[in-house]
Amino acid sequence: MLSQLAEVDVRPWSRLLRAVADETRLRIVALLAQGELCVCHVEAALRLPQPTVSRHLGILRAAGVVDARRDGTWVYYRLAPQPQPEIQAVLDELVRGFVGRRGLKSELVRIKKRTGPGACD
Amino acid sequence: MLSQLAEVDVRPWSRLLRAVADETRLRIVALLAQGELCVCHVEAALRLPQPTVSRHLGILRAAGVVDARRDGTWVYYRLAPQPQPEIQAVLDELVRGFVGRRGLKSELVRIKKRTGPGACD
DNA sequence: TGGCTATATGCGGATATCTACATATCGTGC
DNA sequence: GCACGATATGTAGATATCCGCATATAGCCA
Repeated sequence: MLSQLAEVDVRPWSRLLRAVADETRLRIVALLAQGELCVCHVEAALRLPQPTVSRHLGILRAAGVVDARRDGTWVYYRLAPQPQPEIQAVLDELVRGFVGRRGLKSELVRIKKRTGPGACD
Repeated sequence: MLSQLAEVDVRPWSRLLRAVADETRLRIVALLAQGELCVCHVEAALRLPQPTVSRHLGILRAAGVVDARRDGTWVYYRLAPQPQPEIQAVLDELVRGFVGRRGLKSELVRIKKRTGPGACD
């Protein structure tokens, strides 16, 4: 009989962790932990070229870490609820380390006033 | 003034996450979540060649995920306490999803009886 | 329809990662 | 010191990942 250990299915965890292991994507998660954002906001916040941001968001979405919602020309991304509670818990703890960071939220408010939908309201 | 968002230091998280994002290393973490093990036990549990196991353990150690303790010719590995509480919390949640798995602990007991130090006691 | 903005994708090169094999190191006991 | 078992490391090939640039798609508005 083969070891049951070899059968432990770590793939759902691996899928999440590989997605968020990248520094850029971690910063994106930190941003989305503050709330929903559209691509241009992430772009402005991280000061990265648009295709780079779009690609990282695509990777996060493919891994089920974020959901996307289109509103006109803009696409809003947000952290996605995880189907497995144990994985949700990992993501929650990760996010908990990011939210409440000094300046993060206020900086986002500034960016939203300057860039993308809702700017110049 | 540059965005503070670009300054958020995600590297400690990235260090942990890159280390555990690999499936083999996740299985190792799942094993060590049950308690301290020596290399040969991990090797037997995962049915992987010794250099492969050693290398993955080395990566986990370099990332600070595990600690090593030598006892004669054997080297015991265990999950390492994390200096940053937020990171410890992430690791804790990850481990919580692994411990208590049916068959995991009993399988390890069997392996320990068969292989490595303490075998044939 | 045509032009404009926001977003996504194709593609190339550079870099990192994983694995397997061989070999080196370390510790023990004779 | 020598042999042996346990563990670590050097190396090379295959594969995956990341980035920048160019370009394609999608939706809005005139």
